[in-house]
Amino acid sequence: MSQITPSRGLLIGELSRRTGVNIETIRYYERSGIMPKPKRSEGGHRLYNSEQLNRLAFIKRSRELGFSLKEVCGFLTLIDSDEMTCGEIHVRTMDHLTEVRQKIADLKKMERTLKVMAAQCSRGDTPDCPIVDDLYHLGS
Amino acid sequence: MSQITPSRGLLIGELSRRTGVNIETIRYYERSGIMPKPKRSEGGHRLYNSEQLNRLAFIKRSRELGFSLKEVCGFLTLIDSDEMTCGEIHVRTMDHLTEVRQKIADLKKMERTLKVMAAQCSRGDTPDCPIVDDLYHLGS
DNA sequence: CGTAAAACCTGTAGTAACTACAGGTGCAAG
DNA sequence: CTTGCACCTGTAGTTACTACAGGTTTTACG
Repeated sequence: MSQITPSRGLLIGELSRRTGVNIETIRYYERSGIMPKPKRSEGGHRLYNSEQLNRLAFIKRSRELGFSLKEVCGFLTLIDSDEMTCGEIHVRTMDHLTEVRQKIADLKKMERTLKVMAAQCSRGDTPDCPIVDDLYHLGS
Repeated sequence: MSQITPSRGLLIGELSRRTGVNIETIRYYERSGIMPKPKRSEGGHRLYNSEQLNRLAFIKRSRELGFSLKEVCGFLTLIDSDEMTCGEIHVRTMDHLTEVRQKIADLKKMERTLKVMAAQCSRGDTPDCPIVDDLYHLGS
């Protein structure tokens, strides 16, 4: 078994296992600046502390809720500063909720259209297909 | 006013206007192979015919319904061949419908979570925020 | 202690589906 | 004849990762 805490800190593999974030993704987050550059071991391996673990977990959860990395960055900047208020976070969350609801509405529209098209279809062996006819012409 | 049909065919700008597909996107579709290379005028301007207009309209409509370019490519290959049957098109449409429904389900789950989080929030001027607390820790 | 395997490192390129230039030509109207 | 718009090519940027290749460090085992 490999050492979980080499001298002081988690290796990237262990961080990955604990957060469920891919190793390559963690390094990408570092490159993109959303995760800080961690300390290194003698040999150059990344060593993470629990604050960084929490930060990565925050990013993961936020991404799962559909926030863009830029939005997550915005949250983190706010959190890191003294400027953060619960009200501000609430506004951003509600804005995002609106976007999510819009996406749901768009997809539902797609779903209805696809359902109608599929229902018109005879599913036969012929090369005539009302789905294709529907799609092939202009004007909605 | 510029000529709509220069000698025989639409210029890319007119094709763009009629289909609602961005000029740059049309050229990208040509590069990626999903649109054929059109004839050219003496001076090298692209000239499209009505078959190409219909093809582009098909791509547009399919993309709006959430099919990937690869899937659209699959449809077009099928349509171009003699192998196309209505049944085959139906299968692909239903597969796509399943994916769309899955996306809707995922987004609805997001929506519920965001709603619950936002509801817990006092929206106050304090730096304590239950949304942030929710997101900052591991374990669902 | 020696070595082999696992885990780590850097750097680059690929993915999807565009979009956005820069820098240059064609073409029609005044 | 020149102004200006529409067109051309080619390249680079976007989002959020993922996937190598080719090399080093660490750890485990005999």
